[in-house]
Amino acid sequence: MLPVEEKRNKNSKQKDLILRILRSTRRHPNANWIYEQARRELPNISLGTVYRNLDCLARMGKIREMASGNGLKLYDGDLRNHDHIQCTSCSRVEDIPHLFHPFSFDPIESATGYQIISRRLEFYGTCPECARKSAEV
Amino acid sequence: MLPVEEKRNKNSKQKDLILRILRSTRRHPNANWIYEQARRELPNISLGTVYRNLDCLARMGKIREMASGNGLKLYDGDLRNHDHIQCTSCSRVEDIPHLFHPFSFDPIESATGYQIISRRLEFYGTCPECARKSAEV
DNA sequence: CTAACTGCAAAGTTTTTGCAATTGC
DNA sequence: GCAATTGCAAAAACTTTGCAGTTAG
Repeated sequence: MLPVEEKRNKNSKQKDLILRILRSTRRHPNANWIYEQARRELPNISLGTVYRNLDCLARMGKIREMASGNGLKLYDGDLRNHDHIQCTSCSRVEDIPHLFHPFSFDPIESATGYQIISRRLEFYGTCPECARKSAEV
Repeated sequence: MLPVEEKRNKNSKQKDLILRILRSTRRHPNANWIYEQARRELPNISLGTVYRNLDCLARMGKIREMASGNGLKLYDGDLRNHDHIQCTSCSRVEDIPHLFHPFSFDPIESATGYQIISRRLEFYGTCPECARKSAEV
């Protein structure tokens, strides 16, 4: 959590696989989903290894940890700046196109004293599917 | 999580206290911090009650649940639209002034089909304190 | 009165960690 | 060879829930 102690990272087929899984989906899955996918290719992989590699990949900057609304960690393999929309009903998270001008961090750095690395813009609302379902009732 | 089943809410000194605690801080605390504050006034309050009331207050729309980067739920007693900045080193979350023009949701609703209720803009970076600490080393 | 709420404790869920064996460099 | 990684299982961390008693309306 604090000053990232440096450690050389080794490759492993588990780590490769986890990164590959994350990069091949547009979902923003949690550790357990990744674990289930990974077991299809490496049936003996353990959940502990998935967590350790997700943590390692996030510290290496190869993936991004994000937070769902419900207290689980989610992971995102797409490092490009992009924005999210989350359904307040079914909790799904989707990428959205980058419709806004890029922000300049400067005014926020001046106002807060933080050195800003990145930003995230999230929208919340009802997805079409949930809207349809609740209209049926 | 889904169709909020309606239930009349009763007042209780525990619920009042929890709301009061959340509204009197600019922090975005987790359940345990709230529990500790609450015990100073109601020493017998239980953590389960804190969770139940946080859930209830969030469903009532009086507070907002948010997500920290590290898989904990955080709670925010300030319902006005405002943006956050989170330190990537010590994980603290702070409010930031509203420096940007309000977004129109329209283009996003058209692009996604979602009916958007709210948005959140978050910045990530190093807080002044952590920057100072890591400079010392 | 009675449905909602409480404290407590047990259970559930998600994440982390210790350990001995294995692997990458 | 040695440090990083692995699978396994136990532990820790966080949240929810069942229950019997209490309280608000």
